[in-house]
Amino acid sequence: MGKTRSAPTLNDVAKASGVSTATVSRCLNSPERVIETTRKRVLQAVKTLGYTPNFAAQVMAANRSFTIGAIIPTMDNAIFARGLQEFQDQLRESGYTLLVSSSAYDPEVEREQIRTLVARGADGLLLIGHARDADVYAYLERHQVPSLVAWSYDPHMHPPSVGFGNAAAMGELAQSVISAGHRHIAMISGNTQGNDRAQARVEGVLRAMDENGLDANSLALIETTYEIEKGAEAFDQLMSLSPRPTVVMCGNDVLAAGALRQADLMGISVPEQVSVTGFDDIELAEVVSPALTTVHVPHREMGRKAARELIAMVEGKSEGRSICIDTRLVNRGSLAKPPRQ
Amino acid sequence: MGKTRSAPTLNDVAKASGVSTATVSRCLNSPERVIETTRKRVLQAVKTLGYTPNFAAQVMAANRSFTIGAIIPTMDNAIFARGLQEFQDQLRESGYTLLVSSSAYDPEVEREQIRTLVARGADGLLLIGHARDADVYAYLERHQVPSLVAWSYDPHMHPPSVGFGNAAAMGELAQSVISAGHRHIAMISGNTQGNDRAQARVEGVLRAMDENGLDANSLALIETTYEIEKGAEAFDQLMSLSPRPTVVMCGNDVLAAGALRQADLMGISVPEQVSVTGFDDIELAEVVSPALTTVHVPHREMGRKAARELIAMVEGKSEGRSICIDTRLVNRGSLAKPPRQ
DNA sequence: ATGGAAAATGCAAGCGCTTACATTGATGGA
DNA sequence: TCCATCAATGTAAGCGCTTGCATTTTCCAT
Repeated sequence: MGKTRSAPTLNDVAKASGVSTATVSRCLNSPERVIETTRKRVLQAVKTLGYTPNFAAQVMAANRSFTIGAIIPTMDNAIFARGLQEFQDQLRESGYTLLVSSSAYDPEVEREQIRTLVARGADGLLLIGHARDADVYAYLERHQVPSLVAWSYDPHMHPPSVGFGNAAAMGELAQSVISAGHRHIAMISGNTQGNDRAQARVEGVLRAMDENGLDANSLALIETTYEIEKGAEAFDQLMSLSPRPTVVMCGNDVLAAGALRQADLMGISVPEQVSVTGFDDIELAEVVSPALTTVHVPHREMGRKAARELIAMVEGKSEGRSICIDTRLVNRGSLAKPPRQ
Repeated sequence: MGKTRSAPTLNDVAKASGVSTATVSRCLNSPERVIETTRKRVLQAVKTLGYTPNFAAQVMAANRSFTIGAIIPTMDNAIFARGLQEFQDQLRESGYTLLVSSSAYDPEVEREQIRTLVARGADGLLLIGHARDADVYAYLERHQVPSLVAWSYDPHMHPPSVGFGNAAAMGELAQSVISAGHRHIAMISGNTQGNDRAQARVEGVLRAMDENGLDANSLALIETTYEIEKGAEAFDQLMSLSPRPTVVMCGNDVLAAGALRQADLMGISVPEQVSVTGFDDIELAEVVSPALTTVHVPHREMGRKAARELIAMVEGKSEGRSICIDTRLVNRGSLAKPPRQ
């Protein structure tokens, strides 16, 4: 009897240990409510049967999943990897599981994935950046799923965000570039469409130029996707401009790595002839040569704080505070004075 | 009435459109079984109510989740990113969702995550490499969850695998190294404990040495974790050996990048004084200088084929075939003849 | 018109769990 | 000795969906 080949259920455990399903459930979820002798017997049965609770059933019954969803634009490069890893570790410590999907920078895919994660009973959601349609937020509202934005910081926006001021950070770097004497500035940006981080970084550069009396319209700007290859292509184009830029500021380290590769290929020496800067300070930045002058983003710290805040929100202990993470410039040598005329 | 603030259910939709829940369910899952007029009405209600099916309930009722789980050792670097991205894309095309977790190379964590994914009703599982305790496989067996191994290939093992021959690929590279004239060979390997890929790569080098009449015991071998920093440290140690190795073969591109960085730091020129090789051919390999001579692994192809095979298994269309993916050497310049004495 | 097959829809039984409430049995103070 | 109290456990009602089977409707050949 009971020789079916399928996974054991709560009921099986209950029978095997001669108690009710309620008691088994309590053994697993609030052991202190069950007397020791019973508990031992039950846990023994759990072990011998190799019982694992059916998650879907738990979610349905308890209306709680201890699952947090995260939707990142891409897993294809390391930009989000480190922060997300820390986010996950922190969640695990608090008994939550992380579900990740990547949207390939496509708002439609992202919308779909948000629905999926909500349908899966995610207790909370981590999103990247604020830029998305209002109906997405309305949907989250209706389903009462707390959400948090990361990699971006804007205390006036909803949802709350744990991140850094992209514009300010890039502005600081731009200031440093200008102070070094550069006047012909180029920028390779990630696509700004639907990407507030990319937008803000461009803005940071423009503002710094403005503040230093440079014509912001003179910025040679190329937008492209965050791929090494694309960075290389863009750099190639920029080099045929006249006057040729003396510095190429990149929207992130990936693009910068592409730019460096292309420079090498073209026999342009960095930083002697052209300076190049990055953003993010992922591992790549240290490994290319010359190593990148870039903006260091404390990804782990961000991941950790985001996790804590989101858990607090999920558990009703916080209404959602925004947290600003400090970035800092890292000088590694890919930025120098422009060459003499 | 019905003014509760929570998400709409099938029942709500049924009432709103004046049909039974069965009909609504059918509208969503097998529309052809419902007459057009009804269907339109129902779908309209779905839209206005903003209904999303409750996933947990679906899984419970249908005992099917259209979810595939993948557990990778790490998200922290790009080794698995590309293949996994393709895996996911392929799954999506077939209507499946991917759930990813990373185990941090810890078998206990991995075991836990396998349980989690199974409990979540994953229809199938993608694992990396074959090396894990038998009870894990027994558990999967009992729960009848089809699983597939990737990044590794061994047609004689269960579960079936879609990957490449790590030993053979590394052996080929080693052959190339030896043919170039190197006699003092060093290797920086990933930790081989519980990592059959790392083991196989070491084995590939040893075998090639043996086949070429070199003493396999003379291989200077350091094991460490797959981090740039660790690669640098290991390289540093190897350089103080005597006789100094003329080539450092690395277990993957990440380690090789670290080695190159350290070489640069120590003023050792690559490949003039010491050659360095990688494995994987991730983007990093093209960006460092000199660009890495490495083994190209067609990650996307592997991801795609793995997805197809696993889906076939899940849908009962395949018993599980193993598929071998071809790798190839990529010569980029970090490997040259050893320097003259 | 009319019977009957086929198409469309409804009914209701679960899926495996949690939990409010009910029941049982000790325990101890009056 | 008796009953209020409390700890331990059991009972059973859902959670929101799918689906086998029953019922109703449609439609056509007669």
